[in-house]
Amino acid sequence: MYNLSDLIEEFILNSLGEDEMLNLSRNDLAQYFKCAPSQINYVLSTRFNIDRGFLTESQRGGGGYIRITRTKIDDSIKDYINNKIGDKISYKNACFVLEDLENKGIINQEQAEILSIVVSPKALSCPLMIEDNMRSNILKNTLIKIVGEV
Amino acid sequence: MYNLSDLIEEFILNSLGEDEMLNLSRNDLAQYFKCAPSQINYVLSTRFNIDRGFLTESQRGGGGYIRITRTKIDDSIKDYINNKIGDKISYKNACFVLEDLENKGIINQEQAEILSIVVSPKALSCPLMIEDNMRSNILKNTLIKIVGEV
DNA sequence: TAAAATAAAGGTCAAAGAAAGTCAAACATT
DNA sequence: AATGTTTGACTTTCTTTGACCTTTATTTTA
Repeated sequence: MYNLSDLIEEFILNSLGEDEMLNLSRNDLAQYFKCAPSQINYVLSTRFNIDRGFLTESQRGGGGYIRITRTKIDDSIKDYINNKIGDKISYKNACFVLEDLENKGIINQEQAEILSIVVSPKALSCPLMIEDNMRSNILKNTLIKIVGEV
Repeated sequence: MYNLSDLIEEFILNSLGEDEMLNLSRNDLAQYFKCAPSQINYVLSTRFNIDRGFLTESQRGGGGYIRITRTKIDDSIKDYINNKIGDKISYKNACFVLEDLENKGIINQEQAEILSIVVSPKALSCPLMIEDNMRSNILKNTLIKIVGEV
């Protein structure tokens, strides 16, 4: 007993095959499955999200599309990153984390370097109240994305 | 899954090649692509604008033309960056600026890629009110540090 | 030959069209 | 009851088209 979302998921996975990337039209797909276009968005957000190792981009207007890309996200690394960086993190600790990830070969030297500049108080230049929080968000999101890009 | 504007953009980029400058006729181009002449203006303003590192000039009347020129960095890189990124910048324009800087060899591909992730709405995840402002600060500060000019 | 008319560009702007996104309510399953 | 799915009305973004405008060059005319 499959529901529609599962069927659509399967269809997309099949279309993707072994490929890295797939372009599709939301309207066409919705028409094919005789469902509301927004159902496609539901499938994308529940099945093709970053947690499941996918990335989606899109373009509106004439010639619009939805693009699904596979990312290679290793759960253990992701957990590691999330655990090391809490909801807030100081500049110093951020640098330690970056150094650690570099030593472990998870990111390269250049990546560590740029990110340490990005999360410096000077670059962030935001109210102290939210600085550690901003830093954490930027670092986590960026790291997870660049680690997943193979 | 095509869009005319992208095709025209590609055609122009091809015609430009590695050159600094290209002259073309709006009417001829429109005829070639079987579209309204104003479509060419649309392509120019969305794809060959300052953010993307181009300048367009034109002349009306008999023998009129449209001239597309790659912008050059005449003063300092720092000024160039500061001028291109105002107090606020949208994610899209930020990506264009990064692409331009990469094309001009000021930053490398990896730097462009990481920074485009850093300034994405997801990574910044801050109130919409201040998002464009945050983005501008982070981008300018980081870029200026990276290019290392005094 | 200078002014006037005409032709040959390119510019502007707004409306129509073509996607995709959002969000909440209704419905279904567990 | 809580969670997951489906639907549809409304929104936003991007592209395409066309009618009308302005500028410049060339030709014609007084």
